[in-house]
Amino acid sequence: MSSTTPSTPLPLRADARRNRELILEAARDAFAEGGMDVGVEEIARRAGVGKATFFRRFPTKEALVVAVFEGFIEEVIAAVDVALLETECPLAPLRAFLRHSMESQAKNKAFFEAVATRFVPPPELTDRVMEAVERVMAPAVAAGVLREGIEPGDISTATKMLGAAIRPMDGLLLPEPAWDRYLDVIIRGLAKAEGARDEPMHGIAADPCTMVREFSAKSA
Amino acid sequence: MSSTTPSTPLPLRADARRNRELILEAARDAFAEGGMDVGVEEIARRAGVGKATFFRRFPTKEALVVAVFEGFIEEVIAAVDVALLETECPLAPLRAFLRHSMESQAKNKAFFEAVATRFVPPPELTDRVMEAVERVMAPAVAAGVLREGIEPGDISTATKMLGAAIRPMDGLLLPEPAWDRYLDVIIRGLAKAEGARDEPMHGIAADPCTMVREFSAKSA
DNA sequence: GAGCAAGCGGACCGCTCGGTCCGGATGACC
DNA sequence: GGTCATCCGGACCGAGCGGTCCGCTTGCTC
Repeated sequence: MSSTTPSTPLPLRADARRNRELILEAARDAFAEGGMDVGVEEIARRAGVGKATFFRRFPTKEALVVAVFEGFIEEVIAAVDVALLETECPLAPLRAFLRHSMESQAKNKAFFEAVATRFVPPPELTDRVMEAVERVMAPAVAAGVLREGIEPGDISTATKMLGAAIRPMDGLLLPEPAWDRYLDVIIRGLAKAEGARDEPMHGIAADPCTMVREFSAKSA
Repeated sequence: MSSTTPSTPLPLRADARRNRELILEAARDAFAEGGMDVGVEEIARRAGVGKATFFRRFPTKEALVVAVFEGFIEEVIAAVDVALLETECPLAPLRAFLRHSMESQAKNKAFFEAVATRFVPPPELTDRVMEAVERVMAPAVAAGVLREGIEPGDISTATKMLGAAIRPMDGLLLPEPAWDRYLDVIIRGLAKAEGARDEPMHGIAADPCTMVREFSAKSA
């Protein structure tokens, strides 16, 4: 009932806005190196800012994590657009997309963690990612080179599997030349066998994405 | 220089020995449900024992974790022996082994965590597991149905990938009917294509197992 | 069954980490 | 350039966890 508009958060002062950016940037770096368990104090220190300033800009650490992860979503979508430029075979975009996912997960520990386990994204973001994944697998679907029954959720699962392959243990990262071995395994597993008749991936409707949606609905 | 033998740890009293067993059992249950981040207090409570008793039986929480994980190693090796009873096709033992690994990772969150990330096992245990994996893939190798260049370390990586597939998010578990979709993808990716010539998995020597060995050597 | 080492539980300690408070500084607007 | 709301940093708080201490109990040995 207050007459001051509660819907307008009133703009930040210049220094505050700058600090917010510094914190975000520092957090991206820190998360990329150490995963999202890096402490708030460490992030504030990197940003050259006090801990209290951190909490003035982000109400909670979780809010920062969400902000960083939203950036990951954009990154994934951008990767689709790049991957779709690959045209020499119908599987090329999908392959390029999965390859890019491996690179992101290798470079960025937090990205890997986001793909692998934690972070229940809000449903509208999940939708955007799934729509992007559909686009990137569309050429392969249209050409009929994928096994029947493969859905966007399976591609999402494939990124998780590839992440697991290149980060076999906590501090370890598989060297890049070996990545394509596993990418090959996945692509071949998803593709129709070359010469012959092929069993479909009989589609039991339990892809992680719909599960995640039900999960977040339940927690809400 | 003491004349009392330091090498004989002198046997535990009956109640102490019983409590040690109770704690181990409680820990196995608690870890299976909640992963290895379950607190010491919770484990002691489940065992019907005080926290101090816990630390008298196990010098540190880590020691308990190691004890539980050594049990996992035995479980894996036993799974190989069972899997080798499958004989209807040369890939059957390998497939049964991977399938069993999925079941263990589904039933036991700590097992999944052990496979996925944490826990650097002592080298002699790693050796035993790798030897077991070699046995379980031997029929497929002998029959020439695996792509060239596939090594035991790749099978270990496959278990990680399958674990990632069935545990897509922190609290979620893919329902069992959907597991075989992903097992199929992996098996098909590892196997030679049916009709035709087949590119080898050109063996870039960077399997996780040797990496782990170097890793533990470095930390020691 | 007496004596005593070994064992027991629960209170306690110290550290880490997310989050808050308060006295001093500073950028925006007149 | 004066004024004041906004912002700042570092000290502080509380919860949770691994690990320890101390006064009481209990199972072996003779």
